[in-house]
Amino acid sequence: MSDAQETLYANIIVDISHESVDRTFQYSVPPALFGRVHVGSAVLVPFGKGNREHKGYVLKLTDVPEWAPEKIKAVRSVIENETGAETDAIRLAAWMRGRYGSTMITALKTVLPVKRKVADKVKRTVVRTGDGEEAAAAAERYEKKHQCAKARLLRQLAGYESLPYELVTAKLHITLATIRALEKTGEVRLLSEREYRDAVRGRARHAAGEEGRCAVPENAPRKRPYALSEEQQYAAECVVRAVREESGRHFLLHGITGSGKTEVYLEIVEQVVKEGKQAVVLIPEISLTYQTVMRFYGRFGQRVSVVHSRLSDGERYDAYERAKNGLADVVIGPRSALFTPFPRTGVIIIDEEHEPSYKSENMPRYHAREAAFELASYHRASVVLGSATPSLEAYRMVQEGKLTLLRLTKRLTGGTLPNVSVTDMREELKQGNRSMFSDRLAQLLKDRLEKGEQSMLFLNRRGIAGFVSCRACGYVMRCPHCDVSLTQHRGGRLICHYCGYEQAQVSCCPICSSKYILGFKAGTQQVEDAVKRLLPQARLLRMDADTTRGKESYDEILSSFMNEEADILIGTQMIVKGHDFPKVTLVGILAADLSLNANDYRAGERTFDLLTQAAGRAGRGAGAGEVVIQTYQPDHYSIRYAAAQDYEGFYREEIAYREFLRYPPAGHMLAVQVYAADEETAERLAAEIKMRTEESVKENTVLVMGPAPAMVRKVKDIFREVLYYKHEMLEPLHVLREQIEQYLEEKDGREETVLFDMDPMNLM
DNA sequence: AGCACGCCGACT
DNA sequence: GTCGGCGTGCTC
Repeated sequence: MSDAQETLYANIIVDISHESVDRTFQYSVPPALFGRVHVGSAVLVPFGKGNREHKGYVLKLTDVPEWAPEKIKAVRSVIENETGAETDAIRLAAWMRGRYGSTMITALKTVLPVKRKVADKVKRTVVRTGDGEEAAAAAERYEKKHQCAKARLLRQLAGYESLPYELVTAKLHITLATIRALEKTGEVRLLSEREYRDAVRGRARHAAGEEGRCAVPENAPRKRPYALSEEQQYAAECVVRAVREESGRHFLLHGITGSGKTEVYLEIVEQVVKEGKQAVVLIPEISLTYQTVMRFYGRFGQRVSVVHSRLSDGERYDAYERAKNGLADVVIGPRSALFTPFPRTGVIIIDEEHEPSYKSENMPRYHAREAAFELASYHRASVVLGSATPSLEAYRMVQEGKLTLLRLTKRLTGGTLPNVSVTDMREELKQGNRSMFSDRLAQLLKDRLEKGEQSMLFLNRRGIAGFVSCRACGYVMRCPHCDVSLTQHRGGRLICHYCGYEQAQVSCCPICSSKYILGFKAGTQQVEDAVKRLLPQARLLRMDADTTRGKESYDEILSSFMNEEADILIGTQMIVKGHDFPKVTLVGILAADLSLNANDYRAGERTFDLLTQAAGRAGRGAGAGEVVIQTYQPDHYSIRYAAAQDYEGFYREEIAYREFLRYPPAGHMLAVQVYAADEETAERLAAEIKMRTEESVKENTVLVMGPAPAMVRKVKDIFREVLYYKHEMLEPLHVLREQIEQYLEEKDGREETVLFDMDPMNLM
């Protein structure tokens, strides 16, 4: 225990919804409350001149007074067992702070959206009681008495029946007190009415192209379009039962592409809502298309709230308020939709849970999946993860018994799974085929064109950052310590951006001695040119970051392909996700192994996902599909298992690799990223951090890697240095992070920035 | 958001 | 002189 004199202070945010008090105030914690006040606790504090009692939340505990100690007031009491939306948010923020490392205030800001000024929750208007003449007369009376504020307001109201509150306070400089005074004399009234913007209806109208006509009926139909299959029905029932019993059981819905996962979600949500609870549905940003939204909107009408990143602050706030006040029971949106303040969340559904976009790029770098489990525990809610290619994290939880596995094994349309073949491009080279297409793929493309069927060519361009590979045998230069590929730099040095290992560029392949060992380059433009040479009469569409400037051109290209205005669609990752093209019977995957060489421990997993999703595009309609995977590494397990459409086989190999090298989810990894304006400063601080943590690292047998420069060493003139800590458990890493945080606070040089990333999705 | 303080014209 | 309304700034 500490000395008697030592005082404990709490930095508290006072729960008043106004910008100017959107910061922390410091209070002292009376000894009687020691041990009961924690970060995240709700407390009662005296605030302002009259020491009025306000609710506040503890953001930080410290023994350093940041204010004249005699002016610091004491915390009155702790509010225990609080419930409600705010408390959930504070709890979640406190959890995030601890888990991912950030300040409490940034965590709070992610969890509690826009408490901004004019983005009002209520639309308030000042209304005159009498007619215009009466108002003018009253204005004159006040002018004589030199009560200019009242006169000013009434003068305006002579011309208008009502004025928006914001206009009155901001432009006319009238305070609330003045309006209240005029309310007493009965000359004006202050009306407040709730006015909710509706993102979907707004968009629907926009899409319809004419105002007034709305694509969404007032009372949307609530009928299921068709009966669920046995598998679907069973999956939905399991979840609904868990939600009803508040068992807190969680699920993984593993369904092959086209097996109708969305129908299962809709069914679950409908049942959960029927029982008076609410549902959160998370989807990756890219699949938040108009169609997805309309499916939910068609089923739940006004009761569904849609959020997306293009929402204005006002719309976002309205969605938040609608949920809080029980006007909506379903929310659908990207990871931030998780923070919708439902009173009784029953289920949280995460579609395509393996998508890396569920990990936040900003501080705190939380993962929506992990945050969902945390949030669900506050409500005894269930989490449902859905994917055709589950993340290693999810599948491992199944193995550990933390998730119940539900399978969807049949395609809804009755279409059979495509026939997948792998062609070895090394062989093609040996046979003298130096073109981009294997003989088989060229043959099939020609065949489809003749039959009038559509094809897709998918160029895997993930992770093409300067790795070095042998064109003859497929060997890729790797770091001997980290098992990630080396990156070629100017001057021919090969560098590992993970541990800093360096070696000279080789002139011939260390395995087969071929001279053809060099950096790899490819683009969709080259593919398009090659197809033109091969099939001059084919109508082509190309889709990549270059050809799709706006959102419209993206939709344009897709719908034009859908309408069979082209025979072959060429594109990168973006053509793989979600869209159904029933007429496509051939999918060609070029350079399937490219993404294997990304400098990343998740490269194998991403490659498997991409290939599986791409293969899933073939044969969605009645016709049987054909998939050709072209690769230099046909023996790599990611490619073998993707071709065999064997997720479990892939999982077994991949988890063994992660176990061996202690990568997540087999263990935990903390990335410490140091940013500074010059390289030397960044390097020095990174080295200092490593030194400061040495003792604790030894004590807990934590593995340290680095520091090394980030893969992209400099961004916008800011140099990046990175350090990794690995351990089986979270705790030692938390301890380390706290040590680093403390050191940074003491040092308080503000030239550098240090960010933390717990279990990063990729290496920096 | 609420409250006090300082300012300024009006009125016993 | 003081009273009362008004605008501004602060709240640990």
